[in-house]
Amino acid sequence: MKSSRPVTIKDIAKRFNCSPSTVSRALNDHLAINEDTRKNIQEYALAVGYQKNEVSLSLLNKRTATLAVVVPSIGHFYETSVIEGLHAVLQPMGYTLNICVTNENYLLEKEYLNKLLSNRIEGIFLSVSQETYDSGHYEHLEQVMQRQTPLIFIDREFEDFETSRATVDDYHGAYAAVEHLIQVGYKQIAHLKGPNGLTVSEQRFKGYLDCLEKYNMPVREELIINTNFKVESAIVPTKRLLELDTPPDAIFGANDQVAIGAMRVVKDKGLRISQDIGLVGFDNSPISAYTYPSLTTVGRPGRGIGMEASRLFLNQVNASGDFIHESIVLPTELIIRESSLKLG
Amino acid sequence: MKSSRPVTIKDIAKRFNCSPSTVSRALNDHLAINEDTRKNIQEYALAVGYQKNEVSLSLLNKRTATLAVVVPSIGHFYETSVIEGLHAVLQPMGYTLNICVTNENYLLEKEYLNKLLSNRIEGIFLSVSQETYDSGHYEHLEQVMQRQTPLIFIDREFEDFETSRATVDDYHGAYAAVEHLIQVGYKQIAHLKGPNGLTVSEQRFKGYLDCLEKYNMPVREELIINTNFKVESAIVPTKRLLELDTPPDAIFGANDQVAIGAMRVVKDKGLRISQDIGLVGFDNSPISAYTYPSLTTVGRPGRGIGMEASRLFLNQVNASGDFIHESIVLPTELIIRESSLKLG
DNA sequence: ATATCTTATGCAAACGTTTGAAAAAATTTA
DNA sequence: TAAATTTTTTCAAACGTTTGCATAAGATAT
Repeated sequence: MKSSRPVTIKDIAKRFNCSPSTVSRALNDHLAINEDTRKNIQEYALAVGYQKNEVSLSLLNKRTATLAVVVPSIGHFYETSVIEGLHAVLQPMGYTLNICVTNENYLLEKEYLNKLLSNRIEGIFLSVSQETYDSGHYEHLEQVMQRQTPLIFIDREFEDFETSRATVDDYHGAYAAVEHLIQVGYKQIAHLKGPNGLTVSEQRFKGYLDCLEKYNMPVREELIINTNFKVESAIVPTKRLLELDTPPDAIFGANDQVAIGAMRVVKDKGLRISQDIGLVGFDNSPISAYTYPSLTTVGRPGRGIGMEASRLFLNQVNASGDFIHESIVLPTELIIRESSLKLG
Repeated sequence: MKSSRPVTIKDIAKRFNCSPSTVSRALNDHLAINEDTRKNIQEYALAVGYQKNEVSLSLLNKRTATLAVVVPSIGHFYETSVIEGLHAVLQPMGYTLNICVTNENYLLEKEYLNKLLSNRIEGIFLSVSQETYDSGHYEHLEQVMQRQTPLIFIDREFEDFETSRATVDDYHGAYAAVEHLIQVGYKQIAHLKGPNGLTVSEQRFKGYLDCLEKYNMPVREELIINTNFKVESAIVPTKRLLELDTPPDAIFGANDQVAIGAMRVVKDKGLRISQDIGLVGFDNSPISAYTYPSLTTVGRPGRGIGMEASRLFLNQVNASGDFIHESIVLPTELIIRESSLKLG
């Protein structure tokens, strides 16, 4: 397909026997341009479908007005909410959001950051991929810092990396969830943990541990099993839990997905959710309100994180020299539903 | 924050008292450059963190190597799969994918397309937003065509718009779902329809209608209710269905979300899924396999659509003049699970 | 020493747009 | 009619990079 070159300002200039500057000014309603000239040029431009070449402008102005959101996946409610929050603040300000999905892959994350810098993106919102955690590498992040491009962590962070971040108080969310289970009367609380190493997994795990300790309840190693946050990954672990000599009477899932997976296994086993086994998830995903029974869960404000992250970015951009990185931690909210009401 | 200008080829040239051309060639391993010069320049470039300015290259080469995926939302399994499919094919070819979320908003869609064209994007994969359907506007699409930028419909299309598309055979998917319910023995099949006007909604609806007709079953208007594809939107409609004098004995949901919403209402009513009410969804979302009972559903190959769409794009780009638009329709797959087994 | 051939580097133009300053054209004033 | 003023247009440089062509320097052969 012979892709006909888009019409440029030069083309229009030639058509009107005038200089490109005149056309440029005419199109931008510059006051030094003759009214007739302006009108003619604007009409012609419209007719031939002229469209400003933003690439050349980016080069000229050294501004791309583009930001990047780099996340491991986009399939889930939380990530989607965060992006929505970013969008809500930044789109009206003229920024374009470039969404990149790393698929939990370190090399892809690295490659993306590189490309983004090459494309002179003006800021990066990053949720670190699983593999990046595992590998422990962060030169690609250093590079972003070195280039003075604002880097803001959302959700998944490198704890000891010096930059701004907007995260959720996973620790207290988990603590509240477990405390709730304890207060309702559950005694043997299992935890379907998220992938090792991820800050979110570990924080929730810590909340679980600390709460048990606080209430003088023993921590039983065999009640703690890893998942990868996906439904399927909860199936075998839950089965194993239920086959223990002293099985748990409650399960705290690292997110709603695994909680829902666990729910299924519990029911298959002929046990009743809440009466026999209490269940709590994490995320307050839309579906959690409509499972049967509905799922007690910990809500986290994805949209709020997105908006706070935007604010952090804007702060950094507008700062005058004396900028210091900021950490925002938003609270979670325990949402009590049917799955944890022992006397339902 | 005083964002220190990124180092350019000119800076390096100054440092070495040579011309920018030499630096450029050195960095690109041009054979006409002295080995020592090359090495020195490359080392220095690495040390100071030089990074090619892709913006200037885009301008020079009139190639951005960037494509856009414009979708109404990214929260759901299907859209995510499509993007993954696109990514799988196009990323290795050096293309960058720019994901834009229109939020079902016509103006945003229009604004995005405009901006994308201005940014000299090289192709657009579009799933039309709800509002765009409602408004019936498509000048923004004409504009894309006029600019000879490949436009490929994925999922949600304008049926009479002349361009390539990769879609799923929703019609036969729905037909198969309803046929299955009939064959199992359900007699009064309700349909929780998707939003009016959307091709996917209407095609699934048509499959439902045609199948009923084929099997000489009456179409009862009151058994057909609209939803917006979200879980919540199924609640009231399902309640209404169950309160009818002659309630349905099966429900075909326009997607898994509404089917799961319906499942909840049915259980609340004290009815048993499958024995009392058969249930089928659409999408084969990950959770559908783990509801209780598991959900019979129609799988659609999101990843496949993404890959086919990529192929269509590449065809168009590589075509030599005589290119004609292509329509790909991929088949769906009925996945029978517990929710529709009357004798479970 | 001169011509010939390599080898290495520089020049200049190009991509599309904007913008300060200069120049030209049109208008007003004296 | 010339000078002064205002209005309108053009020039040239800039953004960062690449590349064909010209040129310079060095080496080899005559």
